[in-house]
Amino acid sequence: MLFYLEGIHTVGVDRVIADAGVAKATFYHHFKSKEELVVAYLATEYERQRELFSAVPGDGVERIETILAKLAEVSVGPGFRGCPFLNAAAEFADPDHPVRHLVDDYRAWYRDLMRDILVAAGRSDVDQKADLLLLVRDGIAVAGGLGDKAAVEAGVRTALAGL
Amino acid sequence: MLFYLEGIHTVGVDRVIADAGVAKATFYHHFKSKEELVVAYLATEYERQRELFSAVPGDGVERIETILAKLAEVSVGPGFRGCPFLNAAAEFADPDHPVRHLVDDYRAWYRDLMRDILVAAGRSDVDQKADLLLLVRDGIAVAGGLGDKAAVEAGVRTALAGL
DNA sequence: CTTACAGTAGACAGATCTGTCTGGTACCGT
DNA sequence: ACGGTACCAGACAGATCTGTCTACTGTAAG
Repeated sequence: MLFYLEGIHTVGVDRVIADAGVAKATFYHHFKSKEELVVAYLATEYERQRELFSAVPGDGVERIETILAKLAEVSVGPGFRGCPFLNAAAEFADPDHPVRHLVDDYRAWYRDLMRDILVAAGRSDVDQKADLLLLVRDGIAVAGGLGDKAAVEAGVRTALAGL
Repeated sequence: MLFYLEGIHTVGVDRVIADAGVAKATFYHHFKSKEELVVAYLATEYERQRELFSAVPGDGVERIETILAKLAEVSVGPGFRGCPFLNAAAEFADPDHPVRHLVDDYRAWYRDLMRDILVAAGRSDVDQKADLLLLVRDGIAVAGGLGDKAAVEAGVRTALAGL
């Protein structure tokens, strides 16, 4: 998606419709504004990640390890340009903007997923550990997006050690 | 600065000069383009932070603790909207853009500062620990910018535990 | 067959953005 | 007194952006 690769404000509607091979009127028939498309883009990404994560096998800490490994792999891979949600948040300053609400939802979902896994595994201090896993996730996404492989690996090590 | 509070692409030159109480011609007399102002803004922020950090007292790990505490305090404080460098990187997709080079420089400087402190304190695994401290810094900035106080505190705890 | 709908290309309006230019004013060193 | 420099307000050019509109085409259901 162009928004992810180049940034939301830098990509205009004309670019979007040209890329999609669609007429302008058709676009505005499906979305009442560019903002609605942006929200749909993030909502889709949210859903995609939910499915991706639910497909990760394993139990307890082992499952978290697998998730972290996958996260790190993607983050240092080609085409990665940071977390779409964090990038979007940087472009939308108003915390009450729909885009920001989606970002908040996404991060809360990730944190709660981590917490649920820890609870099911009978771990202690699940809240603090979930907060840590969220923060490390953010850090890995940032470092990966900036091409900092060493920091990504440090993040994985730290997260695992923190459990 | 407007760029920090509202985002770089969303703030036009007209807003900047109105805010600065300056005529347009005067602005373009000092900066040959908006991009040059953006670079100057980040360069100034870089310098400001260098001075801020050099003023932090203490030695060794104690100094890092103080830095982290300050970082966490600022990150959950009012007016904080994330790290200006990470926000800028999210808005400039091209890794070879001058803005991105400044972001890389800033993060490398922070990492090396952490490493130098660890070396002076005679610690082991200084590289890995410096990478960790950088990643946690990124995470704290992101979490703070999104109003996630719990994650900020988890970051501080983790960084200290990792030393 | 006809009606309704979804699609096409692209012109257009109106706003906004970057950057230039005009014309005039104030200060400052020589 | 004078030339240079920096400043001002604001018009302007040209590009680009979002969103609307016109006019036409294909298709599927009743």
